[in-house]
Amino acid sequence: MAERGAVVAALDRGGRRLTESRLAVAALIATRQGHFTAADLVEDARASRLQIGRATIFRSLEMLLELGVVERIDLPSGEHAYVGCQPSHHHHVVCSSCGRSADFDDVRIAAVVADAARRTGFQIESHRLELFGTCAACRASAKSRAGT
Amino acid sequence: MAERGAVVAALDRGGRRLTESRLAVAALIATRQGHFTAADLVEDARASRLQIGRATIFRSLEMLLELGVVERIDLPSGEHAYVGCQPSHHHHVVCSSCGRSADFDDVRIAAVVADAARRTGFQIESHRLELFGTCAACRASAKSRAGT
DNA sequence: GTTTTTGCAAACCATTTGCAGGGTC
DNA sequence: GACCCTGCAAATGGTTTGCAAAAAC
Repeated sequence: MAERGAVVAALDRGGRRLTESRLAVAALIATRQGHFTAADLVEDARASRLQIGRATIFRSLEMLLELGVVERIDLPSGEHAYVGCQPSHHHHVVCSSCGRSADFDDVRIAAVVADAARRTGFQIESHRLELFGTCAACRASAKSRAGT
Repeated sequence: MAERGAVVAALDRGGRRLTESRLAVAALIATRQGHFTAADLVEDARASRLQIGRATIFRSLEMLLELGVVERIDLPSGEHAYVGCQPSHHHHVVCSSCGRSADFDDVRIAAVVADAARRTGFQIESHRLELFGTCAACRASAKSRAGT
């Protein structure tokens, strides 16, 4: 997740006001390891005894989304989750076990997209590729739990 | 979208009962051109004066999903939509204008996924690739509207 | 001081569930 | 006839909105 400085800069760039709530939300996100839902943040805020309303969380989240410091992913279950990430085009691989996610990109994707466009006659404007699986850490802990 | 026969066969294969409601939902889906939401079907049913409850629509949709005759896609807006499709692994390209979708697949995707797995250390179990753009028909009508 | 943002609560929308009656095998 | 499926309505969970007070510029 982008650190405080990046968020401040992004807010400024976007002409948005730098408020305590927004920084607090960004901070909450920064402490998160894997993906999280809006509800997670609401609970985090409550746990930290921060006086931040649900609405503000949703609004901040939407703003951070526009600024590109978080991205929304749609879990196979249909749930909406968010992950902190770099504000450049890329894709996510998310761990179904712990929710952690990693970014990646691959030049071949452009060719695949171009080819699909040619074959279907669509003019493609955007795409989304999400991989789901298990991260190395979760595999290791699963193995150690199974062994012995 | 799979036609009546396919749905009947799929129901039978799954050991599910062939009911009027399910066929009605399948029929509603068959008349749909692009992607649709559960709410769309509910409204369609109401418009057709079909005596089908919301719950049944949701339940049928879930069942058709399991049977593989429809698939859920997550629009960039975060909405959940469905599209009728073939019950084999593939990806969708969906038109942002009319919602119509086409299926495609590309052998290179497997390599991309394998590579991402290697680079991130994840063991990938599933993936989802969605392309968004404008279909040929919508581009043509947009052009003709603009021209003259 | 003006404009944006916030917190709250209520409104909204999508989806699920409990249950008694009805349909399918 | 047994069991599955349906409709209804109510419950649920997630997200948005209206508004007056508070904060940022």
